[in-house]
Amino acid sequence: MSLSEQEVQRRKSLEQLREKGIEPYPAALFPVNAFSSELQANYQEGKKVTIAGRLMRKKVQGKASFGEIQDSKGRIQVYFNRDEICPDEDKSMYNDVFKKLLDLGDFIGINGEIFKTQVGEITIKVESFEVLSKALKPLPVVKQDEKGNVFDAFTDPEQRYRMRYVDLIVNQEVKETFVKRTKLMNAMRQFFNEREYFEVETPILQPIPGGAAARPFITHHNALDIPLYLRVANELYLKRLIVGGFDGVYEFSKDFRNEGMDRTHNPEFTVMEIYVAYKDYFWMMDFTEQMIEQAAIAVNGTSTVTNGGNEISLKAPFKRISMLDSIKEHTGFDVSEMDEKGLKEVCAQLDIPTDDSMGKGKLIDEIFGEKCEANYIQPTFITDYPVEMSPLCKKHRDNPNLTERFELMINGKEIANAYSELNDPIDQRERFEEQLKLSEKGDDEAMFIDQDFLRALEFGMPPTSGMGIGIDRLTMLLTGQTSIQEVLFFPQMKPEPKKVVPQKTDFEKIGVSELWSEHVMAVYGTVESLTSAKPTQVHQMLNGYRKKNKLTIDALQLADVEAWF
RNA sequence: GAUUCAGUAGCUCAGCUGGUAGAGCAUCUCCCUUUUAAGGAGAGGGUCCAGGGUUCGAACCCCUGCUGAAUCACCA
Repeated sequence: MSLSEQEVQRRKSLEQLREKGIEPYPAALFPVNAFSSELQANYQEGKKVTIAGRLMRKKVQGKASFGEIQDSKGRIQVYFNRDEICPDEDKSMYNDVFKKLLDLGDFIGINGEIFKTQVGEITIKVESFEVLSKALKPLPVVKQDEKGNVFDAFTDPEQRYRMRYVDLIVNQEVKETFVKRTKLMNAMRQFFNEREYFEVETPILQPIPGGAAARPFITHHNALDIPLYLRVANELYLKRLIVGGFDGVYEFSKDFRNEGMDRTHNPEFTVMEIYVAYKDYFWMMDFTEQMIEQAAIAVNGTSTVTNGGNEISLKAPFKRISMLDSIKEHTGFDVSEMDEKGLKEVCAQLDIPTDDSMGKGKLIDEIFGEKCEANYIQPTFITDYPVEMSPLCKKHRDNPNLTERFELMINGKEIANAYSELNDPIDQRERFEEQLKLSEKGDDEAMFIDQDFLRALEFGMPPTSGMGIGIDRLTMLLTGQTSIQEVLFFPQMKPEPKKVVPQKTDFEKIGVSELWSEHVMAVYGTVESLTSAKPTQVHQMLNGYRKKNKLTIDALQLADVEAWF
């Protein structure tokens, strides 16, 4: 492992702290009693405070210095005065520990007193400080001027996602996004709990990956010697609970799909699903729009959001239109009475590619996806999907070719999906069998049959409406982000390639002594670059290095060096 | 999976027709007791993503690979 200049420097500082009897990683608690932004908001001159955080700015001006402490709430300036910190003869706490051995990023604890500087900035006058944890790697230094212009921002997405901890330290607005994500989930929980719906947990490892049409991740359980799948949805388990007698159940569910990754897809993602007995999808639309409006206000203080240049109003009620009407509106075609052949002709006219595995439902869905979906910027419920697309959804009360389903489109994207749930066990069995035929036809996303779920339905499930909502996408909407990676702490990435770093021992293998190997590596890097040079040159080079760095090992003889070649 | 773009110091980035690397911040040394994106003076710091090729000579041109981003395909 080779360290950068700054890392070497910090390790030296670490050692020097220990030599001074200062433990850089102390065990004892530090009695914090104040936070940066709260002190700013509530100025009390002369107040004694104890705070802790990272040192993020250090500006030494001789016998007095300014710094900035970043804690969980924000930042506050701190003032170090040599004679305040070191009232006695011994000035080393200021001259050495603060000025030389503390680096940006180190955690320190401070006892001090609040005052305002001549410029009027609220500042803590340090009376004493202690090292709480030493940082061995330098953070990117991001600066900001009065107008909020940011300089040298840490922006490389790869580094930001791989080292989210650094991103969070250095880019304040990143933290804000995640705070909003949690506020959103809390607001939803509150909305459900007020109505006495019950938060539950259901299996993530499932023997049959049901409830959605998607490619699952597969794993194996050794003790049972069976395959298990990471859930693609939790729908069938929540409905079993409705069978079991709960009136309303919900779960924030991490689901997993073994499919492509892009700006809006991560292999693991979060969905909230809720099922409420004795309701239908009309009720669910009212429920959903109220929930979204309230959540938006809880997160942003307003029901208006701006995303991708669009201003969107999340104030209930939302517009409603049936899928077939939407197609008619955006393409001019009335596909309501068409068969598979007619639909394929429409697709051909609209320039939508089709293939043999597509049934009626899929064709209609393609037309909608291609020609209609993107038009719905303001929240809109698209209702009454074709029965083939919705094997878990109750048939429409007025038209058996359709289902009582809605999707909520916002900003041209699907945000939520809901049904009057299918509770007729015989119909459900037939729908599963239809899916099986589709999968035999080549649709590799058709659903598996879950016999136990059918058995549950045969015991009777009350009329129920269920709704699922993508938490990642809703967070994106409410925070103005356009990439899912910005709303996931740790988005999936390819593993970092292991760097093949040359080792000291590589040099020792060709005969370099243990005393010399690290220095030879420092000069030449790799064995190859060493052996491609001339022995006489190498001999001079290394002895020159010895002299320059005042190494206390014996100089090399030319014969020693020649032996390496 | 396809295409395009990118990878240079701890961070953000320059680097001309190919002549073996530069700035700002950060770091180190010295000076400075209320500063504020950056006080003054000096110094150090790089396998230019990796591996091949072309060339007298490659950060730069060509090929392959790795990683990321964007667009597309896929994603009920």
